[in-house]
Amino acid sequence: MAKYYVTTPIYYPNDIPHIGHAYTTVIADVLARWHKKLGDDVFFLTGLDEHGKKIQEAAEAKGMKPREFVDKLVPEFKNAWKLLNLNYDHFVRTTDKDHELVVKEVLKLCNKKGDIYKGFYEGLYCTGCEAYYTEKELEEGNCPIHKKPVKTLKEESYFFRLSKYQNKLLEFYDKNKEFISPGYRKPEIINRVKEGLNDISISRTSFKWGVDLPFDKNHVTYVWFDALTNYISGIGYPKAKFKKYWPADLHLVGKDIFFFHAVLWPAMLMSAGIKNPKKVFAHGWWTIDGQKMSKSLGNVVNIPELVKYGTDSARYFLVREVPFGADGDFSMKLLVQRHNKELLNDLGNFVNRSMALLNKYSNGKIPKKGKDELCKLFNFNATKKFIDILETHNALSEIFKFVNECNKYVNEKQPWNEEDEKILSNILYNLAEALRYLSIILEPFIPETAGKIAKQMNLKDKLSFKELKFGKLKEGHKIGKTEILFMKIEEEEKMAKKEEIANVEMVKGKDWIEFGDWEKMKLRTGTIKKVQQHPNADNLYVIIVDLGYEERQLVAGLKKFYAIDELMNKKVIVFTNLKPAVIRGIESEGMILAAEDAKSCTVGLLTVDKKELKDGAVIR
RNA sequence: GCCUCGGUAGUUUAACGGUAGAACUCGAGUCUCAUGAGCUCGUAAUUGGGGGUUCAAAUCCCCCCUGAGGCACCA
Repeated sequence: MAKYYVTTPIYYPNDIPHIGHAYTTVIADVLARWHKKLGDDVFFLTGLDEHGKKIQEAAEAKGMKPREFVDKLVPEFKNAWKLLNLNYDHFVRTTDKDHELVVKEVLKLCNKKGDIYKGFYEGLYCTGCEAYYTEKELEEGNCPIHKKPVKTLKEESYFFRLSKYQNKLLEFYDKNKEFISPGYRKPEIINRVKEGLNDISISRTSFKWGVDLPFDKNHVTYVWFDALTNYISGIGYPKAKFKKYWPADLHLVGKDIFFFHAVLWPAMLMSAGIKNPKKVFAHGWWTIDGQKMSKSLGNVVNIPELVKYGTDSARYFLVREVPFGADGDFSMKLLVQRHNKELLNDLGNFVNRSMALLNKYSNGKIPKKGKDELCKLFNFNATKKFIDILETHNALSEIFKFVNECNKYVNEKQPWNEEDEKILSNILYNLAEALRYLSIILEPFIPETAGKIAKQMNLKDKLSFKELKFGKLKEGHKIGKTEILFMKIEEEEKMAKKEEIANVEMVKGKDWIEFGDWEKMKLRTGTIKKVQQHPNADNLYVIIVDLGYEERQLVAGLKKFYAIDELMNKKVIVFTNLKPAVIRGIESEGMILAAEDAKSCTVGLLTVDKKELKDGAVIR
């Protein structure tokens, strides 16, 4: 029996679990379930990275001990993973005693090899924060929090001789072509290694919440030696379980931590004399409605939000929407679209109509075994291949091609018009088998739905891929009760309709306003004199408009629709007595009028047709 | 500045140097077993721009425009 060991990164619990965490973990779950169905001996590891200064401080701020503090955070993640129906085999915590022992062991091994030495960590330090900053993080050379100058500080620290492994790593990549994936990320990593590697600081004395260095109690292990080690401690290094599952078949990681997994981790293992994992795969990021996900924008999609329309809809969306590896954009609208079209219309409806046909024309019993006309259209090998090369989105697409074939089959065979008993029962048998197939092949992706189909068919829930053979259903087998799999989500249509109704009502005159209301608005013409990119917003311009009697500074969201050149010297209409507002840090005194068609995403500026009209002319 | 990877219908995407193919959206038709579902057909891309190599370029080379990521002690 083959084994399959897959991991996710361990997440930092200072944050609530969100779509980014969910994505990696769902994919890992899909792969784990898939390999279980193949008959592999699977181990799926996820967990939390619970050490570090930030945790220590957050705990202190709440008057708690760090351990107490992280204990409270663990359920946040475990509950989230429950909501997503994730079947991990072990949840590793870096504060686990056995993990800490393994970290020490690895450190000892590397030290014995002569790969660890004491040196000085030098950085830009803010005494107020008691923390180091990189130059990028500084604001005009000052600490971003205290706004005071930072100073260069030297701290004693232990280092790992990463530099020593440059050539060994390059050799390793060369011999293991599959290690860095997707392949297009290879040059990036290899070039970086070729440029030369610096030794990496692995300890700190500035905080205590971590694993003590076994050879110097004044230091605690800093981040990576602690975190990366989870992949072996989580399977009980160096005991039997470790021997069984190591090396890992796949480490799934976000592209942000790829370097540490593709470079530092193999070097650490080489130093410690442990085998390297087979593959590290970097996936992309999710943007939310086209924007970067960030706390400050408040657009972080948490797990309850994600599973709002059902666990399987969320899982389906995450796996299906984006070519695995690339960045993807999340929006509820897209999720709803996939839910309604693919899950409900295509899959849900097929299951429902097949059940109805079986009940109506065969009395809810499996008819006599027939000839395979439908299940042979499912290309298992193609699906398997996609999973093997981690194109999970294509694997799902392959399965849904089969769902389409199923619907086509019903349409073409028209069992409701079929008068020949033999042909009819053959059609029904084929439909029943298709349902059985679906309940098996969908399970890794949408386990809840697969289970529901199995239940309706009165079948065992967890059938392996070995059962993907036509003719396994026995004649006379009674099917179960029909159950609706997915409910229609109306949201987008409703919203569109509401808007339409609002527009119509306006035309009909239900919302007349008084002339006086109109007069309150002071609109004037003006000429755009200067356009600049807003320093803190991607889609905004800061615009200076000449109104004849004065110049105004305005912030306008025109970046997507107009280039700076296009705007220059344009005569526009300005809403001059709109209450000034600060938009992302820049004051905006008024508004430039534009017409918007939200549907086609087109925006056009209102302008006047006579060039000789002076700036500041009143609109009435 | 240097290094990677992208730019293909309205959208998301596919194509060893050999007819640019799908899905969604949109439009038309059609069935009635089914959840206003299904099925069929159709509209739509001079492949970011410009050069070059070739019998043949989305694909190879050069330049430009444009987006994303990296350039290590930053998690």
